[in-house]
Amino acid sequence: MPRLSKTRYALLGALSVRPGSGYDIKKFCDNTLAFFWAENYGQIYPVLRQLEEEGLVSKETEIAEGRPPRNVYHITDEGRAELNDWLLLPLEPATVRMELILKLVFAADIPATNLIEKLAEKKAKEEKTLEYLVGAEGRLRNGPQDRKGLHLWLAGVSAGKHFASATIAWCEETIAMLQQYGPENRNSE
Amino acid sequence: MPRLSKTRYALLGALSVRPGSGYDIKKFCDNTLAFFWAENYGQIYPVLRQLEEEGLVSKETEIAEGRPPRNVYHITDEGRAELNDWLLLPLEPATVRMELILKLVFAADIPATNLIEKLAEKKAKEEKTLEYLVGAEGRLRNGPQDRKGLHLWLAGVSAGKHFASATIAWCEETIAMLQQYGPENRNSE
DNA sequence: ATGCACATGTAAGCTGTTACATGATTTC
DNA sequence: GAAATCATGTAACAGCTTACATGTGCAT
Repeated sequence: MPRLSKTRYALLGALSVRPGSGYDIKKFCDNTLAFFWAENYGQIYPVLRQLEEEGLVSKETEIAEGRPPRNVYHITDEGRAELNDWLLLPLEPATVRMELILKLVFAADIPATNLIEKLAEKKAKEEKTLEYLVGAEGRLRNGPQDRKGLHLWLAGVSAGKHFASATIAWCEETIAMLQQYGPENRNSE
Repeated sequence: MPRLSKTRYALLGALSVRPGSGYDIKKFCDNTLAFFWAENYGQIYPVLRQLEEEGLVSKETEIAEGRPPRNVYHITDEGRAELNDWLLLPLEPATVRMELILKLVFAADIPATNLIEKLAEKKAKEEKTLEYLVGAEGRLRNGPQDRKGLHLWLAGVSAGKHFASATIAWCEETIAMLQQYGPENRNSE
């Protein structure tokens, strides 16, 4: 038995926040869920159709002049029920695959400078993430205080901040460690 | 163009540490790489054959009485070169999918007690991971000091410790926050 | 007797990515 | 005139997971 597709629930969740089109959902993923969830069109459109067939969402086609027709989806009561059922299900074991660490542990023959470069890049990326998260936190705190599940969104943002900070700290620590070994290729000793 | 299969490199990396069978590699993943990499037999055996066809690894079949034959693989010079090339390649953007956070942000209608339970489970799991990592660190520090890339393995373990600690801290913070809302279902306010 | 460790492998099926196809409108 | 945004979708392919198939020896 294959694992449960989580795309279904991500879409249902997005539509539970507000109705929208596949395009809207993609934007929602890229803007709001970005640091903890990703979806792409190749998954969104087929799964949306599937959800509609199952009666978990309903479709309304909006036609406006001079722009492509929009298929706006709304979550149904059955969809909400399905989403809530899933929320209570235990977390499935996720496949861990951290490419940077895998590379690092096998990198005994690689010059330290190359590794430092990779770590610095990673650090820079995480600093951008952290910046974005601080911004998101501010927007949430200054936004409408009756937003549904506001404190849960804040908790999500906080998770991101914790992870980003941990990653940054580790990158710094590891860069410092590698620099101690000197500029030569001394990883194998 | 599809993403590069990383299984190839994980196997090549494992065999660069020491030669072994598919079974050995699986154990290596489960024991040593566990917290940052996973592989399963369904990938290992076919990819191993493929690597052999490409001349990146060589196979020796060991036959011993009373036990199944073992196919022991050794990395070749070409294999090492391929591995080292990959190590220098930039990190591919990874798909982020944190199920717990996805569930959390959509959980406004779920009683806080259920969320706290999930967070407590996650925390317990991460505490086990942390314990394991501390053990692994001790074994590395007390093991042979000429082990190839020892400090890189220690850096990997350190990454795990950072992440696990960050996760534990976040779980505690979030549990406390949810408890402040009281035992009732008050997530939507 | 039961289960675990050893040991290799395949097949089905789902999941997910990329690239392609199409085309209008708005912004620079 | 070019590029970005809006908007929907498909097809091909790769990658990965699960379940299954098979069998011995050892420990409890």
